Amino acid sequence: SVLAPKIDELKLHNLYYNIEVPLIRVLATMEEEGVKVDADYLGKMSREMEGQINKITTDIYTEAGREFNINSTQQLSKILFEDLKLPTRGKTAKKTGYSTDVKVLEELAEIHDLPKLILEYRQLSKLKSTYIDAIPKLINKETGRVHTSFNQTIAATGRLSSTEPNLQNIPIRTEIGRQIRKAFIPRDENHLLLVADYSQVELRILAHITNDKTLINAFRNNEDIHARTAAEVYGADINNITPQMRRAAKTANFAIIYGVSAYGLSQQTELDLGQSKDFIETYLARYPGIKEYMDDSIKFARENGYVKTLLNRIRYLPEINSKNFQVRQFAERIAINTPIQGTAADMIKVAMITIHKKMKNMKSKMILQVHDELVFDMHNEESKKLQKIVRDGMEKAIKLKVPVVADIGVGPNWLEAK
DNA sequence: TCTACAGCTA
DNA sequence: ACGTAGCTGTAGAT
Ligand SMILES: Nc1ccn([C@H]2C[C@H](O)[C@@H](COP(=O)(O)OP(=O)(O)OP(=O)(O)O)O2)c(=O)n1
Ligand SMILES: [Mg+2]
Ligand SMILES: [Mn+2]
Repeated sequence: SVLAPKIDELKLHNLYYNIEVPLIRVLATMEEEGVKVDADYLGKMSREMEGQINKITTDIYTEAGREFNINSTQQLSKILFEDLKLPTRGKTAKKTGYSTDVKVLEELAEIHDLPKLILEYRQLSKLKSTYIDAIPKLINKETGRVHTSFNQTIAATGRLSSTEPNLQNIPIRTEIGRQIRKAFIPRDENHLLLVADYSQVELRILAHITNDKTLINAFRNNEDIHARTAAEVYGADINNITPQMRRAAKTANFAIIYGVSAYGLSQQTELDLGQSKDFIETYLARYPGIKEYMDDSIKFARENGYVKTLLNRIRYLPEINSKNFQVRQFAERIAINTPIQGTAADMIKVAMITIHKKMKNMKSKMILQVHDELVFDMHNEESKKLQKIVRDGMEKAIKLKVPVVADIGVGPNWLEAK
């Protein structure tokens, strides 16, 4: 074929023929299988939220002094910054105007009642329009199930993506979000959902690739780095970390290892600029292998024009030598991130192929992938057997210098299984 | 139909 | 100038 010489030259044979090609059929099966969604439950939620949104809308008009399209950032900007003369914060990305995003509104909420109402409105309308109302429309008439597309050739790192609907960004963070997740359910009363999610996956891969001794030891001692960072940021005991704290710390951990600036960290945490600078410095000093890896990966990209994952997935980075500072720095962060995120993608793809093969004669079905998570429609009588297949498949997909761990849960819906 | 903004997820 | 990887809904311009 026309691909053969290239595959040969770039040593892509294993990745292509043993992973990407076999994965095609796994994904096709998952898409065809689909997932059951409780449309009646979402319909009820929709009607409740409609009422709440209408109520907030009235309050917003009162506070604003007039009616306007709340969904319009332009119109909202005029109300806030011209009519009410509230102080502006940042400009928007393409600097067409003043930002009205959640960070800005949260600050303004301290000096006026309107921003708080806008925030409530935004939360409800986002969840209603994107999930509660949109997903039931995509229930297939013949199967009664929702069939996403898993796209294999979109994400530059080797991750999958999911469209129509995107089932890789179903809410989980807020209470209403969690109620939405409950709408994803097993096929019938003989089934439950089984969810398996890699523990701290990209940090473990980072430990392997960087060879950082402190990080490797931490994982060999079964430590939770996300919880540790939470304890440090919040000055709390590591045994008293709430899910919200761990979630914020997770964001901070990945931000740091993927090259966040002190300014950036100060924007996304409670830390001020000085504290953020200290925190990053302390972090990289504790794990010296990480800083070395960052420099090495950038150097490799400069010299070779590409970076690669553990299974030799290649991403070209022509902009790594750009004379434009901003363009070059962006490429440098990609050089740091892609080998890690891409290796995690390699790992779960191997797991999916292995697991799918072993499930050939079972009633349970693999139905969703969410980057480092697999969801199964599990027949009740296969619980023990499936659990073993999934755990082994995920934890043994690629052997690392540190333990690879999958957290597994079972439940009557996606929320309670996770 | 396209871009900008905003916000959801890993 | 400012962690990376995605997708989608709405406004507003074309
Ligand atoms: N803000 C985020 C969240 C996640 N990820 C990447 C790195 C994670 O390792 C991976 C999987 O996301 P999870 O939410 O499953 O996070 P972890 O696997 O790291 O932690 P946990 O042990 O909670 O599953 O996605 C990221 O780059 N940035
Ligand atoms: Mg996950
Ligand atoms: Mn995980």
